[in-house]
Amino acid sequence: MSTTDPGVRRTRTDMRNLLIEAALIEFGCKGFDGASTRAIARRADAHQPQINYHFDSKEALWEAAVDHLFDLLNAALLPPALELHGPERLAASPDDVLGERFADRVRRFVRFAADHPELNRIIVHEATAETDRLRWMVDRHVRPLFEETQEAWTRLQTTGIAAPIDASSAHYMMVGAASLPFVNAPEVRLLAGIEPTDSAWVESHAEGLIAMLLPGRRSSS
Amino acid sequence: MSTTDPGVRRTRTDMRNLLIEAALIEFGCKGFDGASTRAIARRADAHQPQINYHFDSKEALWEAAVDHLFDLLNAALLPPALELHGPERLAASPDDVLGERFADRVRRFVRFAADHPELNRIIVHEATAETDRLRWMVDRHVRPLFEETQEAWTRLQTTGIAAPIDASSAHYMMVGAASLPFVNAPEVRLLAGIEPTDSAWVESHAEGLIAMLLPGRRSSS
DNA sequence: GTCTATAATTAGATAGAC
DNA sequence: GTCTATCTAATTATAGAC
Repeated sequence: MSTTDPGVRRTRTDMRNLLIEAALIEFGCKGFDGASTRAIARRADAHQPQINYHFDSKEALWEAAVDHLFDLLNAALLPPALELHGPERLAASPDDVLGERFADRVRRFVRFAADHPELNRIIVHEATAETDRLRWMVDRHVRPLFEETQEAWTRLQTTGIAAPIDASSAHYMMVGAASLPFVNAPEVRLLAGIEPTDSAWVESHAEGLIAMLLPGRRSSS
Repeated sequence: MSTTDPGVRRTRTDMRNLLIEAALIEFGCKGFDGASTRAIARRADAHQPQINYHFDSKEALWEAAVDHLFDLLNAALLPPALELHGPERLAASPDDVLGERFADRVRRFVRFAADHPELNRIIVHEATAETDRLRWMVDRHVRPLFEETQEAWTRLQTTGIAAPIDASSAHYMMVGAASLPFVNAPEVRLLAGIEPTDSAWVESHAEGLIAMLLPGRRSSS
């Protein structure tokens, strides 16, 4: 039985999950060094020593939180078994299918960045220096995603669908453009007076990014 | 007389500048809370109490460092008095001039992001929560630049030069795409095995971004 | 202006009662 | 599993000799 009601004892798994979710927010906002275990515990309605009971160390908590976040990302990027149905499927060329699959992946990534700004916040915090934590995260989680994107981009360029941009540049343009309005959401609210996490804004941002990345795409609505 | 030779007394201005430069690096890598005044002082070959001698507080040092960084940015974005010379100038339509001026601004911004990754690192660190420091930085430094970009983008859209993307989206796509490879340079080196700050890579990244943002542009080389 | 010494606070981690 | 109390180390800032 899972619950977070006051007075009701939380199970081991509940407590671990609450601490991980709290850790993602604190690590995302303040970075590893800036986040304090006391603040993480407080956010999960727990006491600071419970972190060292449920995890070996602050670093072990960080690893568990990052693992969980990339699990969520990978689940969110998984495409449905079949994207095209009926007549559209018959009319679609293999190139179009490739383009639509990439567009769908961008759309899913933008939505995830809006729902989980901690992902790109944590990456930016860690990627400013070549540390053990960065190497761990890159080898374990980022590299497989990076290589998938690189391969898809190279194929899309041969079809003329993708913009004429080096694959290494394109990956960072895609990730940076997709995520910054959500990473910097409090700045967006102050600067532009809009709410970037509104679903209409998220979808419009995604379609704009797709249009920029894939100028040779045939619209598929 | 300015010097950083050992044994030679540094002037007040020298010491302030050295502390500001050290602060930019530390604040950029670790964020305000994660950066320690001891580490900043050590990086400037100074002792920790010198920070409180030359600045009122850690926060005052942060403000001085951010002021200095945006001064550098604004200087780097200033276009030359005349961009076009000779026959090209006569042949250019007003729309083309507008497009080339924007392209030049993007190029300068990409170069600055490569030379000063601290700028976008500090913004990302501060923009994750609506704090007094964020409000101060947005009102004092970011808003004027944002409004300039918004205005230029809107005009470029009426000419058909700019991609069909909302101005608020476009600003964050531009900044995010331009800066992420430099903000995350250590990740780029691990992932792609390239050096993003090499000037050839910087220029190629800039031209790729300009091509994406301004698909209706007439090349001017 | 710079340095040593230190005050006051907060950090991550541990011990032991319950 | 959770809580209080506490240890050691690191934090920002200040005092005062030089």
